[in-house]
Amino acid sequence: LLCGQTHTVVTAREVPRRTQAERRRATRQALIDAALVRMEGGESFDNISLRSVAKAAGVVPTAFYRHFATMDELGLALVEESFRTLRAMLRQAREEGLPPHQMIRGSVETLVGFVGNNRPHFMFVARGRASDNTMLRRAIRAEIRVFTNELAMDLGRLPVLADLATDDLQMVAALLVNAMISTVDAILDTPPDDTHAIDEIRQLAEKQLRLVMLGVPRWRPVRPA
Amino acid sequence: LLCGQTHTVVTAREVPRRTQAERRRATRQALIDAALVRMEGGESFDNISLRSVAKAAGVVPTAFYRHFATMDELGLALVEESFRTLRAMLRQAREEGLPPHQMIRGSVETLVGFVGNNRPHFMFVARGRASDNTMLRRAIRAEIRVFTNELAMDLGRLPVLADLATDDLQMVAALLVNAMISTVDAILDTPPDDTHAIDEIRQLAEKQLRLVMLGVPRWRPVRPA
DNA sequence: TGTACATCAGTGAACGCGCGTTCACTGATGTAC
DNA sequence: TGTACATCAGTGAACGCGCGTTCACTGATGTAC
Repeated sequence: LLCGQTHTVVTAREVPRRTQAERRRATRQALIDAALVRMEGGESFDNISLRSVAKAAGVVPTAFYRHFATMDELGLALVEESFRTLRAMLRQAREEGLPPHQMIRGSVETLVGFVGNNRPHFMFVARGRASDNTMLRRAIRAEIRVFTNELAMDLGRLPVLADLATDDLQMVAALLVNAMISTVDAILDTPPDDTHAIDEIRQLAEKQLRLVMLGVPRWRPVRPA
Repeated sequence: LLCGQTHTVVTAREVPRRTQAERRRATRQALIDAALVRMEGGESFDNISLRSVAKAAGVVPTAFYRHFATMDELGLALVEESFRTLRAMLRQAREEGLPPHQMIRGSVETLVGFVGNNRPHFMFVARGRASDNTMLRRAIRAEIRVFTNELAMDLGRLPVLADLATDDLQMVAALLVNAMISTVDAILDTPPDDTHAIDEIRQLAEKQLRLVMLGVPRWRPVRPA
């Protein structure tokens, strides 16, 4: 706060030094980001090595262990970050509050937009879903289940679905999530600039969601609650 | 055919020697089977090595090259064999020719049965679908598309779906295939002897298929043909 | 404020391992005469 | 049928490579006085 001093020490301090905690956080994030960049190219988490992640993050392989005990732990960090994005997507779709006849179009639009803007996150989840790393696969599927439950709760607020039993809501949500997942797969397999192909994927998704919703008013549970 | 001879040479011939072609075919199949066994444990094709496959097949690593130029070629052989099983499944469901109200239950039953009896094939396809080996992933997705088209043709023969346009039939088939895929994923993630869990999966699948079919009679294409 | 010590994020050399691929080979099966 | 040569499925040694993990280390940041 006392300005105008000439000590070089003070001048150096004007460019604030990073604290250890800041450096630590920055490196950790660099490792996470490095892994995500590798996802973007279409690789799966299984096939990226600790050494390659460290290299891309600009640290020596052994530095990795200061942040994660194993690659599995890094994987969990990626799961957390990716599903933060997916939850944001759900929130945006919810907050748009479109009327029913525009809701499907709007939701698909939101989905396509999020995939385009967060390719690495979606790539990680799409590939990791069928990973042969049991821990990672379980973690991702558990998060998808949570995501499906949140969607089921949102659906329950819609008039057309208001009188469905809880597990029927979950069943419908799961069906919609399946359609979304295959839509995401299709988008990720398409070059982002092929707007024509993306548009066809969008239309197919809209049709599928519409068809499912058409069945809902006629749905009667096998065992009435 | 002249029996009773004492020459050791003839005795040896009584146990018929394998021709080169027979040995060749046997080794090739041993390599394919070895890879499939590795699938059964839940590993993905990406993560099995040429050396481990050769070892499990009982040949030296270099012998592999007498049959496949790369692991990719072995992968294509697995795709072919796996989808032969899937096509057999579709054929069985078709030939059962159940009346509409039992058809869904019967199809799900057939699916669950096939997955139980052909775990390695389904494991290979389920994991390979999201493989980061582009060639393998493309091959599997192309086969799934063919499978979907076949299903669409079968659906077109059902009265309730008879007047749908071709691409609407494909859309419905894709929706059903999505539900089947997620059903297969769930089964493969469940120990085969957990009959209670399998039963819940079966029931969920039936509900989802029923809901989709409920929507069909109300379906009107956006642009009438 | 200055000094002396502690902490700890990141370094760099080294290890043993399984990998894909090469190469010259062996010996049983196949074929021409 | 018997012989002499060709074919070719499978062998075994060797290679260079990237991997995960260990270890003792360096030097900047943090802290107690």
